[in-house]
Amino acid sequence: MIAIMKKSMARMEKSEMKVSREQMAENRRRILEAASRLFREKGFEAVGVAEIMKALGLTHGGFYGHFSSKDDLIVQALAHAVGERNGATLSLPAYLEEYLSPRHRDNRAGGCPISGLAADTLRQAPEARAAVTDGVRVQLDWMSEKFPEATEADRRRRAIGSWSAMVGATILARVMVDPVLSEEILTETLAWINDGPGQQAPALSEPQ
Amino acid sequence: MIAIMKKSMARMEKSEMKVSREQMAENRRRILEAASRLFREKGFEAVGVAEIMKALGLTHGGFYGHFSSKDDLIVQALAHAVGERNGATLSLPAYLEEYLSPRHRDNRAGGCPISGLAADTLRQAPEARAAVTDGVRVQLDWMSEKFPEATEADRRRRAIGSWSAMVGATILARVMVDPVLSEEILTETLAWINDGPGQQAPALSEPQ
DNA sequence: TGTACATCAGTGAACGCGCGTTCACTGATGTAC
DNA sequence: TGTACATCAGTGAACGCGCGTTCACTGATGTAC
Repeated sequence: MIAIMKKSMARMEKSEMKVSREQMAENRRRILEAASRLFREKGFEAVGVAEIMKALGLTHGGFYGHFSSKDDLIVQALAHAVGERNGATLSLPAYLEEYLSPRHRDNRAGGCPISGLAADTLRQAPEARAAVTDGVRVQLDWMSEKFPEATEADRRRRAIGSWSAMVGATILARVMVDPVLSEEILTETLAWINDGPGQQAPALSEPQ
Repeated sequence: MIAIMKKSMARMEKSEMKVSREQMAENRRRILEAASRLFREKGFEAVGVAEIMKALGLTHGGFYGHFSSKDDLIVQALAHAVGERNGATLSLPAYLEEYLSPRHRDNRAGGCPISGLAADTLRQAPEARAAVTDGVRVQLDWMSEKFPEATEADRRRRAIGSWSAMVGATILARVMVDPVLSEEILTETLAWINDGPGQQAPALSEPQ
């Protein structure tokens, strides 16, 4: 017990040349965590390996003991972030409201990795895109279960439409320089998802 | 007339040290055009000044006669691309169908600059974000006019919800490694925008 | 209209910087006795 | 349990490369006479 406590204190010390194996495993987890947050905040390109390691109080050289390259880290960090599914414990209405809130819009580092990193992932390796694909699949399955429509097809359609709107609204609300327009996008998208285009809404005539 | 033709032929020749003023103005336009396409295709960071100039058959040094920096170009190219509004001549249903088609998904270089560059613009200068903000404003005003709802508020709500969904669906469909899921996102988002959550759909209970 | 000259758009070598990656080294860990 | 030694996680200097930017130079443009 005392031995374990000593080990976990080790990384607090100034000169840290070697750490225990469990400490190394935790360091790997902390790299993933820091990378995941920094990537969401600044994008893959704008975050350097040295910056990530510095966030843990380590130096860049040790990075390659954990990952074979920065691209490797990107894939692992994406899978890690996407796998967390942090909002899945909320009810669907509460989740929608939280997702389309100014709080989530302003919390890029801690927010949904899909809306935060999907566009960046476009230009990454297929493994990275696969991690996002899996995340989207899980998300759509979860939302499809929760919507109240009678048929599976209707629930899934609403889940896909709503999820697309949530991702799009979050990205747009984050880019807008006009805070009024930014909030309007969040509020009206939420209302649209909840109520639909309106009961009295005439359906659009089909194209052609 | 002949003189003008000679001038416009000048850039075909091997050694091109100086060109006419009108040729220079056209070169500037061509830089904006090439940059706009390349940025949409690869993102701001992945496209170099030299690559853009090479696309016109010019060398990188001349770039700074047209723009003060790459960041300056990014702002100008965004404003240029966003200002084009290429689909505004279509009817709304035709526009929605085109936007949410595999063709548009696969045509990043020539596609909508907002879905293609909004996420990238997040980390750019406020002037760049302002260009996207203007584009979104114009887009929402246009769509709000075209939807058939009775009240302005209902039309605008549907425009914002639909536009968010279009942007999100395009980004998601482009990232997916699974082509079936990718097309499903496009198709179901289009159906949801056109028909709404379904006439028989129960509204979600309000959060809390 | 023709000629001489100043202007200046574009060229391409060079610079500086940041970043991903490598590697010889360090010293705590953890094992063999 | 205590000691000697091999292992190996992390250090930090160094390397290479790409990219944004600069600048002395070139030679066609376009103007003055």
